[in-house]
Amino acid sequence: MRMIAAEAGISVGALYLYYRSKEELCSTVFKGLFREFRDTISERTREISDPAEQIRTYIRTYMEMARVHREFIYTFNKDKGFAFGVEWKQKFFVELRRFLNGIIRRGVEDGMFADIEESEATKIVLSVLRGYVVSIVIDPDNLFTADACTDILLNGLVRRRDPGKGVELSR
Amino acid sequence: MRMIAAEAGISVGALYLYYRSKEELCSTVFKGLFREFRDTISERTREISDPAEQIRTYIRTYMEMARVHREFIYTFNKDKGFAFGVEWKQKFFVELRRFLNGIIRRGVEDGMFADIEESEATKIVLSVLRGYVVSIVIDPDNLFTADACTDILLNGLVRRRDPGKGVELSR
DNA sequence: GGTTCACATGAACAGGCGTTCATCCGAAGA
DNA sequence: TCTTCGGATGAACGCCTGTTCATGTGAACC
Repeated sequence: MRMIAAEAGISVGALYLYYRSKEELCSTVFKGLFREFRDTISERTREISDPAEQIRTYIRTYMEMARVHREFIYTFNKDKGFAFGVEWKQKFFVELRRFLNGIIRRGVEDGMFADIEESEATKIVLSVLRGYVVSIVIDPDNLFTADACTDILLNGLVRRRDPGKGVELSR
Repeated sequence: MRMIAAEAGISVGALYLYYRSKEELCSTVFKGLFREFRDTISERTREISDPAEQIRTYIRTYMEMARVHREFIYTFNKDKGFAFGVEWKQKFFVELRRFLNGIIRRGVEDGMFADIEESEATKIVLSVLRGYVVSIVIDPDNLFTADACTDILLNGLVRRRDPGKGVELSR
């Protein structure tokens, strides 16, 4: 709180005029970023019909956001760790999951995606992204690209023998 | 340190007879678990020749270990967060990455895996697992299975039209 | 029994944290 | 000019850390 006050150019006391507690301050910032992310992702995917490309956009946007706000992520997880605002984080993840799940369901219904367990697939894609966020903090020299990530999640490691492949590789 | 001492049935002072600092204590436990993991994984994959099955075993073992030691993971990340023992964590991850990279390289050389960027693929698989570890802490009700994870990473989300598919789905 | 010594104890210490509140300040109104 | 008062200040408070060290303890040897 002292650092935040200094950075903002006000006193610690003034900080408590605007936010009841550190928890409230953090959750406010977090919710703001979440809304920004959700709006961006839904806007960018709106005009895409191909579920595969929607997933690519989802992954790109998520990773981009994480990179842009890496200082925030770092600060948040530095002293308190993961278990800080689990309540709002979970609400956040539920919404993220629902959105991604919708994309995947459409892909399966279209017959474009294999007959996989939707909810499992959703969790797995989100897990890669969650791992990416951690990597930003503890291993920033070994990040992967959004396109490589999308290609593997869509096409798998195992060679495809289909004539037309599953989906084009990253442009 | 007080809690650990109490749990161990000794005094805080005695703890400092065995470990110079909290950091040393943690790194000792961490290194022990790492060795256990490394030995288990290398033993289990030794008699497997199929790279795809090696990856399945790698993922299974990783997730199993994480689940077994979830209390340790939780405690470690509760107050200090990720950024605690980054030095030894990174050494650990380098070794993990090297091992997995070897498996994937063999798969690519065999022609079983597609012509992907090995190192990217390695980081992505590890990222899913890293995400899994985080999920254990903050979202334990929404974990995915090792087999679903392996199937998606090997075969991808997009439907395969090969006659014999890429690889059998989870047994 | 007396001495030695390695090990064990936990109160005390220093530093950091989130939070509070007596105090101050300066513009607006009388 | 004096009074009023809402916003701003930062020293102080209580709590929790990791770490230390004067003190205690008991087995082993003379």
